[in-house]
Amino acid sequence: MRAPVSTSHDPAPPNSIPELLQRAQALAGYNLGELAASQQRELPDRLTRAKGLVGQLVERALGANAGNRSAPDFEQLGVELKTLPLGARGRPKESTFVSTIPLTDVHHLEWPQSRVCAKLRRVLWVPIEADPTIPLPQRRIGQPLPWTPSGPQEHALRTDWEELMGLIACGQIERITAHLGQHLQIRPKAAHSQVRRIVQDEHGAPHRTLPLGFYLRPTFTALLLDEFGRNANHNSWLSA
DNA sequence: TATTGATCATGC
DNA sequence: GCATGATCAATA
Repeated sequence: MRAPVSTSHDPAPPNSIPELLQRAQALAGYNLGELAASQQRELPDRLTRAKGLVGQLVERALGANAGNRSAPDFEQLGVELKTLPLGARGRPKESTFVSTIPLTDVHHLEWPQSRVCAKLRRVLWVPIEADPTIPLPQRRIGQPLPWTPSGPQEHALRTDWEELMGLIACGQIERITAHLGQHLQIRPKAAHSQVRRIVQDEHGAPHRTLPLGFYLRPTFTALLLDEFGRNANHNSWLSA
């Protein structure tokens, strides 16, 4: 008989990065059935109508408290939590949502002040088995990956961001597709395709457009997994 | 079958 | 409606 995930249903936010890492590491090896049971939650048969459930279970288990406010999941620590679904071959199965596209002040907005840069400054990736042949309750949680972009990684992300934001600043938002961007891409982020938001076009005139968001391609997060696997100390936040 | 475009739940 | 959390599913 295995020990339960935790008897603390709603832990307070961690007070330090080591404490957050310790909690996340303690979760590794448990499956989603055990995680849900520790929070008195039922798992649905599939995620079709509960797409964010896994992320929310992990948030709650670790003491994330940002809710749906526009703040890092662990506000005091400046850490963003992201679950990373892994397919049968252990590679990321889906892209990762990063942020919405800013609607105002698109001109003279620079990378260091951007939402994407802020969100990705410190990320705790929590891999989760997502092979569809594994029943949801049996899918296991993996070892967490604390990540901060390396110099080359940040440069590559910045290049994509500048290209994409350049198009938006020039009023080309309707021409953007998910094909653009090597690592960062822009895709719809809305309840449905009929949603429209008012934005300012390049002349400052109001314009209705489908809400879009920045996403990291699975090929990018796969590189993070590779790099982490090669890194002996396994901690990009605490290493000197 | 990988990828893009569309969609689903929840809270305020 | 808009922010959070993401995965679904049609199509290239």
